[in-house]
Amino acid sequence: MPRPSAEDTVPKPSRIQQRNRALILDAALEVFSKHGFRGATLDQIAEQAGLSKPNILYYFEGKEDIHVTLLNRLMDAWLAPMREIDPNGQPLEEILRYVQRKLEMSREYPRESRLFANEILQGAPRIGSHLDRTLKPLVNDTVKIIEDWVAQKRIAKVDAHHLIFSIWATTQHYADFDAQVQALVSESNVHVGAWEFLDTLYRRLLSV
Amino acid sequence: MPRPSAEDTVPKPSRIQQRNRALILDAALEVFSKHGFRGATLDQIAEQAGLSKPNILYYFEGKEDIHVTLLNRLMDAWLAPMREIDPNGQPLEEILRYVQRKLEMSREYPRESRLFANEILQGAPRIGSHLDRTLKPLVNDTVKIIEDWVAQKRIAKVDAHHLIFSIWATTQHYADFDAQVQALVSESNVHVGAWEFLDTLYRRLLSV
DNA sequence: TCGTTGTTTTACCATTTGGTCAAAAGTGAT
DNA sequence: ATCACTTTTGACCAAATGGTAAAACAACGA
Repeated sequence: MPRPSAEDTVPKPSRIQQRNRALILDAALEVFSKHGFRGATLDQIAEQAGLSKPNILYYFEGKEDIHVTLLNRLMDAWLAPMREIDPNGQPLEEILRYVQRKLEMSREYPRESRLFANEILQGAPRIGSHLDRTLKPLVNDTVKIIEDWVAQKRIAKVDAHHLIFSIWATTQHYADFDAQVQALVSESNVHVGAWEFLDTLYRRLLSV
Repeated sequence: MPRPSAEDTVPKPSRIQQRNRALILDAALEVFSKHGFRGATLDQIAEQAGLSKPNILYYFEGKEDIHVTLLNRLMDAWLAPMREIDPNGQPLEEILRYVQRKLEMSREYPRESRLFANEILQGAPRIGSHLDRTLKPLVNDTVKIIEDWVAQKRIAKVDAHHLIFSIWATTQHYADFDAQVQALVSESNVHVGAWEFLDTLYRRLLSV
């Protein structure tokens, strides 16, 4: 009788478990991103998921558990575009592709963007460790790559940290402040104009 | 017996009224900006203001009333820098001064910035009318000014709406996402570096 | 000093909300 | 069909929270 792993073997999640946890997390993403952590209620999540509240609490230890699980699961996907920056690529192209990917994520995953925005706005109380352990090293690596490009004069001189901040700010703005953007712009597809602008912006900033 | 105004004369607020309403609004700014509308409680606001909860409700009709009053009072101050853009000034200087003023406000009034950010993130449910009635006309005017400058070839060709969005995004980012910025940058004064970066960014974007 | 008005507090209330518990209803292998 | 196990539910709870009522208190002019 071989034991698959150590003492506390976590039983593999059943099909039902997988399905319902996914249902709950998707519902929670919807609700948390719309109302923030405090503004969201378990009842809303339960209704959105099509499950009863006690059933939700059968799969998660509590509201906070759901929120933290969500943030953890999304963090990697959220940072993927930055990981794809190739130190050996053409600097300007690499950065512009990063901008483009971030803008696409803003359009395709606005819920995720708002979820993170909400969390950071409140001072990152439930994700602070990730900022240090996951985000900081990745950003430091990227900063080094950019600084090398600057040192090699392959892009114009800029502060790498603030460059990254500006890319985050300008791209996520279209998801996080959508209500404002929609109120001010009548075009049907704002993102097309946004991409043209951002392409120009970073080309002019970085071209040598 | 002259009546100072029409039927329902609103009595002038007493000194106590003025003081306490100011106390409450300042406390509410602190609490709302930190926890968002749903996350803030009347008890927190009362404690911060040094008043009892029923006393708070003597001066305001309810939680929502406080929030709306805050947003209304702050809106004008928040938009002031954009109003100061001078159509007859030097285009690049005018825009850079606007960027600088917005960045300063991000540093000096981060609570106000986060209050608005929270509200917009939630879909602007309590401020939507202001977006239409106050912000939209002002932005339209500014867009016209910028488009004129572009037409006169006094600045490089850019989409005015997206230029404005990018200025908002990049400057407010330092207030709204402060938790993230602080986690990633060790410099004592981030805003100095931010200003150098933004000055460069918009100079390179707009210089003819 | 009295009465009037404006201000503050004490004691409550109703609802919402995160969470619990035990029983009931599946589910699947033998 | 049975048994062990997982999943779901209805009923409930305690705390938090927005808000109220009425009495107590303060301010101030006549």
